[in-house]
Amino acid sequence: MDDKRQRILDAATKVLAEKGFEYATISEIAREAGMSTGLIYSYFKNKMDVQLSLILIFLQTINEMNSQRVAVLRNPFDKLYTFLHNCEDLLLKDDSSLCRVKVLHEALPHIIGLKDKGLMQKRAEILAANNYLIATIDEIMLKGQQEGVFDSTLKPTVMRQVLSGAIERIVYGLFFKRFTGEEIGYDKQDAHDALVRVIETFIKK
Amino acid sequence: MDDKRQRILDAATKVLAEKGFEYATISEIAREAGMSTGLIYSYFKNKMDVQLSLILIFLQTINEMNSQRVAVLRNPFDKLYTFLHNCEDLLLKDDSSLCRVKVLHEALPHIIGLKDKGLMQKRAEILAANNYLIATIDEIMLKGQQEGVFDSTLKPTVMRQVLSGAIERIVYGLFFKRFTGEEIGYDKQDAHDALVRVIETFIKK
Amino acid sequence: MDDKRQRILDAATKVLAEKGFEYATISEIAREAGMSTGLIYSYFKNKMDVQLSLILIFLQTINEMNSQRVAVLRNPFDKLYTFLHNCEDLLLKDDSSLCRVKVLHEALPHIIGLKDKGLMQKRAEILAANNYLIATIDEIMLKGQQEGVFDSTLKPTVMRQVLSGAIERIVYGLFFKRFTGEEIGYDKQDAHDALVRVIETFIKK
Amino acid sequence: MDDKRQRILDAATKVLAEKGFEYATISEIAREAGMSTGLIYSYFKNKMDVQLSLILIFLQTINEMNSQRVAVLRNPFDKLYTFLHNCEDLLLKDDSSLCRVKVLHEALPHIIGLKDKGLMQKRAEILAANNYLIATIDEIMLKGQQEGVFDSTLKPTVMRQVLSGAIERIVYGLFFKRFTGEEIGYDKQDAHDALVRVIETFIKK
DNA sequence: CATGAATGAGTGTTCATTCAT
DNA sequence: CATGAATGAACACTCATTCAT
Repeated sequence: MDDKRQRILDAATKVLAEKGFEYATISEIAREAGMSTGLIYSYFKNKMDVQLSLILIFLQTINEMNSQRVAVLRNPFDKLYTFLHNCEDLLLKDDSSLCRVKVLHEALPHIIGLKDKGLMQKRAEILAANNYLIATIDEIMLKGQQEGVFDSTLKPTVMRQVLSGAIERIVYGLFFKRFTGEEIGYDKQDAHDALVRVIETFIKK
Repeated sequence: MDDKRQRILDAATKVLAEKGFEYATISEIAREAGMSTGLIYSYFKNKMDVQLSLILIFLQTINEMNSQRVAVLRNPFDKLYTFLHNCEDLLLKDDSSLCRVKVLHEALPHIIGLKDKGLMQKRAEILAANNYLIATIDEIMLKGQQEGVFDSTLKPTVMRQVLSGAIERIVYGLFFKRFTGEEIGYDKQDAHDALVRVIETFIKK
Repeated sequence: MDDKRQRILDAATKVLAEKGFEYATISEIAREAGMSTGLIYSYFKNKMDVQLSLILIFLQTINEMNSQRVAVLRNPFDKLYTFLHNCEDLLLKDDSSLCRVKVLHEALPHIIGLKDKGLMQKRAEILAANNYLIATIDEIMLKGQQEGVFDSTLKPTVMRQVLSGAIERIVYGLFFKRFTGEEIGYDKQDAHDALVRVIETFIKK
Repeated sequence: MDDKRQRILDAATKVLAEKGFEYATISEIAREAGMSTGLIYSYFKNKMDVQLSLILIFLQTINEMNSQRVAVLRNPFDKLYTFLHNCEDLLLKDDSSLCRVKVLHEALPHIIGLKDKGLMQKRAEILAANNYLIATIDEIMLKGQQEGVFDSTLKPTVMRQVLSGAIERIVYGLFFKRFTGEEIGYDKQDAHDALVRVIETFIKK
């Protein structure tokens, strides 16, 4: 059943986010998913495969949303604003989404250096999806500059880093608040306002 | 010799940044430092202690620079600008500094949940140093708002997240470029320009 | 299966007696028990836990036998004689029993100074069982003195040391003979006769 | 200097008795002896050699005392009584003596199985000394029986085990009291009385 | 399909022993 | 002679992975 596969991914998302890849054990993921450790190996090649699958689905979802909602737009500012909207939709939707951001951030550097022969295909898909996501933003920025809507004094790549770094850090703060209960001094609305402000930075005055 | 301790920290910085805590082995750190595994245990309690020491020194260095150069200034904008300058000084100085940012980012979440009795003292110092760093930025932001220099429509905490997230992501890109050789589309100068622009966003118009 | 647990305990008894705690390795115990090292950790917390469990069962068995056979008797001499009989039953029954005496003797001093948090419960049970065993003999001696059956010129505690020291040394000799094949000059019957004689020493003339 | 050698042996006696061979480290012995770890290796081949030397001297001292005081006597009862007196002299003299009994007891079984080529000579000397000590008692017993002074219904070897087991256990109790401070219910005088009583057991009535 | 008992490779850590100073 | 910094072999323990049931 594909339901089992999803249960594993959901359980893994939670456990990996809370413990990190190193300290997350297969048996804990299995317990969280309500099944035996052995069954996980019917659906995934190994522990890393679980993590990769998780991330790939996540990136594919983002890219799909962007294809449907962003790619159809013409105005660069609308595109960027809709892109941000998509991110908020996905990242702040629920606890599981918050977790995915944390897992993604921890995992990406390791994925690049991945050696496991059997996972090279999935690795390639993830890097492709990640590059696609990056390219999506970079293109918005570049188009905006070419059309004179965005400021041309900054490079699109660096603008993308500023935006994605800000998003990630802000979302991580919300994750932290959610799972430790500690106060961080801002909520989702504050987060939204700040990210809109970041976008406005790029607009040509 | 304190030279040995430093050699271990340097080697660990490199190996931890490349492999991550899990996949970095003590014997590899020892090899990189040009000594036997046993000797590392003459200078540090255990593997985690090496990482903690590394991070603590890093945070203390930042805080010290800020104390000397930022705390003495009056103008909030000068303070923020100098803070950014300090970060660039420290983070972009050399390869080792780039690595430290990566190590710090990976480690911080785990440090909070650290249980090892013998490391609680160091854990406390790190969290204190991290809070001090956060407080430093937050205070600059708050003062700036109170003095009418910075825009008051955003919360200081969220402004800090935007700035630190942008810095980290941009620095990580440079780390990535340095160690994989892949092109990322921007250099240190571009990074500086972008961060200045982010700061300008906070200024009241 | 509880059979596995028992197999580990049996293997450990043999290996610990032959090599001593320090030189007995988990992998050798595992090999002797016909299983992998990892499986031992499914049944016991760690190496020390194996030793403690072994000893605890041993002491509990002795105490149980004494509760059933000794505690029900009235005559102090009968009690003491039955106590000796129980010891012989247990200690000379088989090779494994001979080994347990050796393990117990080596381990007891270290158990007192044990620090491991996870084993404090078992440590307490062992010390309690050991104290119970000691108290059993001391009480027999004291009652015997109070009833005028035993000589009152010796302290019960010191009588107990004489008896238990003699038993242990005699049993150790049999252990030695069994495992080295060297002649020691006496057999189980001689041992019995000598211990009966020791007991008779305590009788009031 | 031979003074250094003695200081090492004294320090080792204390540390080995307190911690046991496994948990006693060379560096702790060195610290206790007030010298560097390296120096110990100028006087002894290795850690085991320290222990063996300690024990050998101890056994030689006992044997020497017995040669001087016991061998010259004619009456078996006098011999046995003097033997006991020698033991008390040696074993209860000071803290260090109490420690030696504990070290000896822990070490003897391991010495038999010793493999270290470089220590075979010393191992042989210890076993010889130990056999000599055993033979001393056995001879007293045998002579006593032959002369009709001691009871002939018990074997000399088993009588020796009773006596030595009783001595050892009683001395260990005193060691325990001395180093843990816990009450054991008897003192040196009680110990003496009990051992005399054990000897009387062997007398023909 | 599902289980979880069993495996064993891999790593952190200790400490006896050596040797440059 | 004396030091103690440095070495590295050895072992407890964990946990991803397998497979008999």
